[in-house]
Amino acid sequence: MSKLARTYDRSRVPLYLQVASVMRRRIEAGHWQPGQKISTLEELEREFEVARVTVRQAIELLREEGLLHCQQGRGTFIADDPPRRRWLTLATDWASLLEPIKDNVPRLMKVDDPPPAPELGPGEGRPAPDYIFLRSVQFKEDEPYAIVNLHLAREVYDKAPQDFLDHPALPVLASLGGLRIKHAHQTLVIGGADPEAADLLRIGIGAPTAECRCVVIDEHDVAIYVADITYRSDCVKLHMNLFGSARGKPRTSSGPRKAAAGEVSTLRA
Amino acid sequence: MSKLARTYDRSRVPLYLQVASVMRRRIEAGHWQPGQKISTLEELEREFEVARVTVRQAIELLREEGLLHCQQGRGTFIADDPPRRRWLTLATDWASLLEPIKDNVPRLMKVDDPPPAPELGPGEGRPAPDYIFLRSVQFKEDEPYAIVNLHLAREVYDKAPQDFLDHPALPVLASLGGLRIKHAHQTLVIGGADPEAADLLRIGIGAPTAECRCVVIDEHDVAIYVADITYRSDCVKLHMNLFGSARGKPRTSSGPRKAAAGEVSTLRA
DNA sequence: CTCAATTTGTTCGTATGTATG
DNA sequence: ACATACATACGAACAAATTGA
Repeated sequence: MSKLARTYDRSRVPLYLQVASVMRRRIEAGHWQPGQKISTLEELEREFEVARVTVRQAIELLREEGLLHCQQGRGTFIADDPPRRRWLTLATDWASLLEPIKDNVPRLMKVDDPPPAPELGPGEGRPAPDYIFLRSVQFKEDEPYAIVNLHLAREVYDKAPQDFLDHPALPVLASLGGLRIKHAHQTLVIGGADPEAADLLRIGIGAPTAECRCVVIDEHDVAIYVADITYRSDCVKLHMNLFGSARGKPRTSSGPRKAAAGEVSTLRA
Repeated sequence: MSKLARTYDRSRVPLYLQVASVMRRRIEAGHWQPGQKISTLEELEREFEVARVTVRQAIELLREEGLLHCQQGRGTFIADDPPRRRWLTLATDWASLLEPIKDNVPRLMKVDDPPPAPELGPGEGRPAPDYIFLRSVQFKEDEPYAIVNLHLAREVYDKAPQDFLDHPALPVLASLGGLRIKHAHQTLVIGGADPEAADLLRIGIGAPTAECRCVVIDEHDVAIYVADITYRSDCVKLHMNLFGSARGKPRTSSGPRKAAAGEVSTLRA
């Protein structure tokens, strides 16, 4: 058994999907350039060590995604304008976290069974006396890219209730007077979509996601903002400045600077 | 067709794998506690809307992973000590980036076709006159968790060649005298393992990975350190301090504070 | 101890999907 | 396009272990 075959074997995902994901990656990484003719079926069979039909299944999948087109007698070509990844740049500092989302309009969702209070881990402060729970889906060009589950301290929400329903909470929070923020942090892990997240984000169950937890703590050590955010993995990019002045900053073309208008449906807190 | 069935359908991954990934997530998120009896097969069939055999296939998979054990007549139980994720905390600032890796011993790999120079994007500085290329795999308790592809400016490498072979490059770089670092940054995106990465990290082809690019730029605007690092997605956690003093820091139990000793094999630069 | 209820384990037949040559 | 083999998924029935009445 070849080494490649053993590597295929480590995943129980169908072979043609594995081949497709390698090819998809090559296109997205730019190893295969737009308009370029890719290897012939025969070369691909040899490279991936699979049957011709299996390569064709993979190609068919990518063709449906608009990444390839085939022409009998000529070959298989990368699309001239393969659908681009819209990288949503996640920030690692307070200022650049607020900037790209401040004009965004979340679509609030009805919540049937709102959890009464957030579960706070060590370093996440003390619980506030009362929270309201907001759930929203973030859209960019009618494509969902994140689900936000937010516990917001009631006393904070009451300062500007309508603003918190119409705008992303973090910029509203930052603009509130008479509120001292002592600390804010965010953690990120890579997870997989559960059925509900998969449904809302229009991805497959188990498809990779970026799971963020963002906590804001006030001067009294109370967690006033506790958000669990699930992003589609294919539209997030994280930029960290490690040392020195900010440069190599995210390009202005990416990130949802202008948000699509969203419908606001019923809300229960 | 039910909503759930449509969500299943969005992924062409076998159904039992999708069910398994949802169950695995519940265990890892703590929704199902160690030792606890989970729902009966019949309840699971109804919940996931799949046949009994399909639930059993998913359960069998998780049993092999050591997350579950079953007992005829009694039920199915979460393992008392389910294998834990060892979160490797990635840093978002210079100091905490160096701390956890400084004692690590990378296993250097032979490189057959070293790329002559890194491809530098905008904001990544000017290329150095010459680079050496190092590839290594990082291990923790004999489990690989990352692949490092590093372009290091030759003039920097020459200051302490042996140190760069025996230790992670970044701490060595930081300890060098007569070198002024002007800027350093890192970006992270979520990707999928190509066959080579899958082989080295012992994961499936297409399995999610964290792809980091770390660039260090000196006082002359020259990129002296350009690393592409691929982490297994299941062992990284990112902690970002957004505002205020550092707190809620990663627990000391996680992260590879003490590195496993690694063999150093042949190296070609 | 036996009985019944519960729950996992096994097997059949059938249909469809995946993969090869 | 065809023949072949194996994996996936379904529903249903039956077997075997455990529990408590």
